[in-house]
Amino acid sequence: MKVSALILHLESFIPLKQEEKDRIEEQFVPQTVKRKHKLLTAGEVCKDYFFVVSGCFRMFGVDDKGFEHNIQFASEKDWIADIGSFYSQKTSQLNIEALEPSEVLRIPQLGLYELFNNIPKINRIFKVMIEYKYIELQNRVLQNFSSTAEQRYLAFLEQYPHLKNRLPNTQVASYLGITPEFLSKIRKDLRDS
Amino acid sequence: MKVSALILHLESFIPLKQEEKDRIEEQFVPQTVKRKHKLLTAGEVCKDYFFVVSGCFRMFGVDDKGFEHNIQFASEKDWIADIGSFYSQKTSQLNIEALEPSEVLRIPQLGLYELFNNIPKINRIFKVMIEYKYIELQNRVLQNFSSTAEQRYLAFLEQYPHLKNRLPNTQVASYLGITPEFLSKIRKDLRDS
DNA sequence: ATTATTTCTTAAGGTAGATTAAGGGTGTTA
DNA sequence: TAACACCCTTAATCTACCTTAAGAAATAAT
Repeated sequence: MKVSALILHLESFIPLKQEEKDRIEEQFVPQTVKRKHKLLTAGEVCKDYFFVVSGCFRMFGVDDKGFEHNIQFASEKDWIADIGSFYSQKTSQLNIEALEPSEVLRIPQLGLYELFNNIPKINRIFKVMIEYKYIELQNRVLQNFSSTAEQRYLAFLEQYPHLKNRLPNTQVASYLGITPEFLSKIRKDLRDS
Repeated sequence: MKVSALILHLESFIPLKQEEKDRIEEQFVPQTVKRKHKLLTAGEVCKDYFFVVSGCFRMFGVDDKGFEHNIQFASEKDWIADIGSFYSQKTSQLNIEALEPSEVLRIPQLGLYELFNNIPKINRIFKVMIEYKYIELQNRVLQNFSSTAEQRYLAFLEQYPHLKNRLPNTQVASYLGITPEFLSKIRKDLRDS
């Protein structure tokens, strides 16, 4: 059952009472998505928060020249949404797209507020979750400033071993902020040395 | 009184009872800091979370060549800490330094946990606060990928009007991820055009 | 199985931004 | 009033990474 992965994940932060678990389960809707399907398209409002049960997603923006820039990946046991758009209900500039056939649990804004209002623990769990994500992002900013593309590539391989064999290099290049051609050169240089 | 700025800030998220306010006030310690004084030095553990009452701080890392990279500024009504180090109590790689004579309210780890455990609302307030910071950081990552240094400089001036006349350009350059010399060229080009 | 689509690679030429070096401005402390 | 520390600017040279192009390899769709 898909929902059990979610409950397990939440209880890794704080244990929950059966009554709370039931209440949480009620708010989530399981959904199967095909490769390349978008959970969010730029220009729309992000109406749902997603928990990834299986598969893999990327979140990306498109610049004025039409180039795509990956700002994060999300796979098993991770959460994904444009939280800026989700909480403000303003249109999003971002896209969320499946890189593999995937399964998610979706919770709409009202459902999540229901939980925030009625299960105080949920606020704390989400606080801690977003803190982790904030730290991850902060490390990324620092790394982008203080290392070369090659160093960042090596760091990516170390930090996301569960992704390195699942993603095409073109997606990795976009995440690193370089072109696929330059990533190809980096890989060649690493092979040669 | 310094603490009133904090209470006002917290109540902009959720109203608090007098009893809760008293309990919060108890945990914070006011502190005056001189220009260039460090609230956190790389290699130490981040033992406190800081609310900035007045003045201005920068948080920065130092790379292997000795160059400093600003990852955020914090001024009035903002919070600052290396939250990774603060929550894990592991040594920090970051520094927090006053750019002006400043006043802060400091809360130690145990004091903050006291509040998280006894005032459920505080979890929600901190959740929302960090969500805002996450969105800001995410926008920064996207912007760094999809625009030139000149565009980023213009965006910085727009986004942080309260900082642009308070910071030396050398600090702004470090935040933008460029050298002071190149920022100088950008400013000249903008002047000429 | 075959085609269609996406992905990977190599290489030549180009550009944003770094580096180095040097001179001038401004404010702070003695 | 000097001396010091810090900051800003200009300009020449250099480099990490981009652009364009084009063929080969791998994957997905029919």
